[in-house]
Amino acid sequence: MKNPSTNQPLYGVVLLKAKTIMDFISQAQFPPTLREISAHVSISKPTILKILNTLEFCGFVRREGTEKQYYLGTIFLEYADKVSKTFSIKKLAHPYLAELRDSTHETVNLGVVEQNAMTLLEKLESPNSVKLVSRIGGKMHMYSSAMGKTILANYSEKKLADYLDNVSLQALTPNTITSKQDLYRNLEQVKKQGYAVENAENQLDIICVGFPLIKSDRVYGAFSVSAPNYRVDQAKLQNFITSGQTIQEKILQLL
Amino acid sequence: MKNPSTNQPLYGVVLLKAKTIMDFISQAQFPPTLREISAHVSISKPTILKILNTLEFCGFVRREGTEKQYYLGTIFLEYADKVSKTFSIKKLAHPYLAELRDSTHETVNLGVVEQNAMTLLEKLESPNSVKLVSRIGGKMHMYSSAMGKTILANYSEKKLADYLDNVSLQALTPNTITSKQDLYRNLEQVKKQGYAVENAENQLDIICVGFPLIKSDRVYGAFSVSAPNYRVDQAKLQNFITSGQTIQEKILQLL
DNA sequence: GTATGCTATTTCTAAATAAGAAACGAACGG
DNA sequence: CCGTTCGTTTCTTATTTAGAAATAGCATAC
Repeated sequence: MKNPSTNQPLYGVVLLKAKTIMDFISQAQFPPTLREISAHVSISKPTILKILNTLEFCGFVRREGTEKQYYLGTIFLEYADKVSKTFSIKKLAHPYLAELRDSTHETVNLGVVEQNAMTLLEKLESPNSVKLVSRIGGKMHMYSSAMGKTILANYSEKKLADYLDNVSLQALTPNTITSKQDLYRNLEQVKKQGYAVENAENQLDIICVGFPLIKSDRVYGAFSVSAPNYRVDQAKLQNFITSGQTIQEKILQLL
Repeated sequence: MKNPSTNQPLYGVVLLKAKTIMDFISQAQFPPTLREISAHVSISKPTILKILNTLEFCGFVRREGTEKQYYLGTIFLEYADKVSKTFSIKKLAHPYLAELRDSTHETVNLGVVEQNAMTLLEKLESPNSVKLVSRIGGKMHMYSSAMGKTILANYSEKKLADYLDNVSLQALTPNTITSKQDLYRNLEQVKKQGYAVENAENQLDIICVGFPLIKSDRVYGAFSVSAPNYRVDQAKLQNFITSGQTIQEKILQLL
């Protein structure tokens, strides 16, 4: 088997198969049986079974009851807890982000940069806010998200050029910025303002205001307030901005 | 390689090695390098490297910067999010548990039963509470934890006997109940009261009051309030009980 | 009670993969 | 410029895996 990106032989074929199986389990509507897994991934049933046995032994999956359905194991909660803790910004910023959620009554997000993508570390939903589709651990493009743009705006010229060389500006919505020139211009404004407004560039009908968490050139991440754009008027947007800036200052003081 | 419990051949040797490596990364004080991993797990360096490459390709680990340190990947956040969602009780109970944390000013826990163990799904810490050592995803014995005992107390006679046949009542603290007879007697009281008081039976100096979340014979899990016992007097304990019962009723109504 | 159909599990052997010693390379420091 | 320290690659043997086919387990129907 080959690694598609390096085209070198890739060791650990069983690992790749195990991941395929776990991914299937994780995105299945209902906990699948061996038969169902076998019907959807192109690996033979005996092999799947043997891998599942080992995964169960490791705690990565569990099988429930007489129907032999497979679930992802709670060991992932442990690992995730550890991962979260490697991003100290999460714990530190949490009370302030909760404050921001309460004052705006909208969803507040915290993200970190990983492999040129914004990864959602935490999402604080306001009780009365419509649920957004974003998921913890989910990834967003830097160029299309408010959080990402605040980071890009603070990149050095060289780093930004590097980023742009390795990404293609795909349109996710009609509003996505897809030209480098437009993006450059937008980022300049973001840098000047200190925050980024993203008007349904990443997800239809969702407006988002992002603030960078950067101090002494160290990039800790970014946070944002997001809401369905039909209920965000100019006054509300201004409220997001000023509330966000206040919170940003408080967090930066602690870094 | 053999499965120690069934003594049958175990397929997926690479998986086991991968887990060993990830476990090492997850519990290391600082993100380890290849050399450090190699020094602590008994697998040769080239093999570890090859497994790490594949793990990185899968997103299970990431390597940072020039120092080539390994971290667990954010993919675990995604998996954990999925795992959490399979336990609908978490989302549903959350606001009430937060209320309980705020009214008691102590740590509130939510657990589910998995493989005859209580698994900690969520922990809501009060700002001023001493940090307890429990971790999300961590497992506790049913017989020694307040949450576990509320579940056991509601098991059928046969199911309880089954459980007791497969567990050995190891002492975790001087207070752990280690005799079946004492446990039976204690569970009877728990059943009568509707809640379980656990006085440092699971962890030294920590007192805990647990409440079952069971409706129409379906076991959803349990929650508890826990605190260092030096600051829990009779009045405070009574407060835990009455506050907990109120919250329990509210949650049960929604199930 | 026993056929019937379905799914999980075991067996078995050619074919693919993994393991680790050794060699190599890159980065650093004196 | 040499020595040291890691990370990486190479290479060959020994081990592991894949999946077809057989089997077992377990319902439900006849």
